[in-house]
Amino acid sequence: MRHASARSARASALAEDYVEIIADLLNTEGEARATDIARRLGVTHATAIKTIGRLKRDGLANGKPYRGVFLTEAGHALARRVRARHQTVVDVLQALGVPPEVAELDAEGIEHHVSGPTLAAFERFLAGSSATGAARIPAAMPPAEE
Amino acid sequence: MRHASARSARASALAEDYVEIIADLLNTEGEARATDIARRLGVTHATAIKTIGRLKRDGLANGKPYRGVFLTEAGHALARRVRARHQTVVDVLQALGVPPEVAELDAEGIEHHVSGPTLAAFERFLAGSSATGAARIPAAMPPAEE
DNA sequence: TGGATAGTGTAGCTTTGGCTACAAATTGAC
DNA sequence: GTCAATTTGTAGCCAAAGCTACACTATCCA
Ligand SMILES: [Mn+2]
Ligand SMILES: [Mn+2]
Ligand SMILES: [Mn+2]
Ligand SMILES: [Mn+2]
Repeated sequence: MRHASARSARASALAEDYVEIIADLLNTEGEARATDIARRLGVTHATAIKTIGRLKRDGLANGKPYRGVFLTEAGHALARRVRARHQTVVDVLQALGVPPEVAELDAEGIEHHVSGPTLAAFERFLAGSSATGAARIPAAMPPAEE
Repeated sequence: MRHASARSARASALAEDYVEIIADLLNTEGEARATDIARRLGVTHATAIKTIGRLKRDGLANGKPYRGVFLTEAGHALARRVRARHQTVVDVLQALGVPPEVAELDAEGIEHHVSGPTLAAFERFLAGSSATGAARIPAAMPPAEE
């Protein structure tokens, strides 16, 4: 079923974006507040809180009422994978000549449809085209600051 | 709002897939029956019929009850754009080393998040890498059999 | 000319992901 | 310590996209 996999990728896209944002807020701000998550996503806080409830239900997040959101181990693992994949997609788009701002925008949607084999191909491509100036950190490796 | 554009692309993805499939069925079978559309998508016919109703509501499709589905001018125009973009995405993925079957699967989801500038970059990239063996038909040009 | 089969449509249900409006808790400034 | 502002949570609404179950129409063949 050619479209079924795209449909299931679409279904997990929202969860992936949430854990990515939560991990980022935890790293940079020390805490992830519902309001900040909502603002980053461009939705109302009510929507964010409801979706965060689903993340908790699905074992990706936890936290007590009025005390911010945290990630479970599963949530952290997902966030790491999502973050690395996001960067790889951005890098590939830019390597193909897509302007940086556009690459960032499009990657936000494309990333959720990049399967394992495709991601591997992307990384091989980037490694191969590293004739380009700056020293390249392999996108597949866990970033040092993790 | 970085995620808002991805969200709106997601919203139109289903309509794009439907018109693409309908156009394909009209071309190859001469008619587009709800059951065939449903089978291609991997959903039940009830779901397909309901979605086709939305396409009609939105001016992309038409047709009388029990008489198959047709595309409006807007629907045909959308189908043409979607088909060309689909092929470009598949070509780029394969050029990057993604196996053909995987490229086809992933493209089905990725295509809906490829913006105009990114598509243009893809086409420039393909035109540039046409050092590769077989004569390349520019993906941006309307295909001859249209 | 019937039926059987295949296709289409409708009804009713669920989940997701949005929203507004309002209520409750926390935090920060006096 | 109190009170205003911020943040969080809840309730109730909606549309989309899926499903099953059932009813209706068309088609095809004996
Ligand atoms: Mn994303
Ligand atoms: Mn992302
Ligand atoms: Mn598609
Ligand atoms: Mn497609």
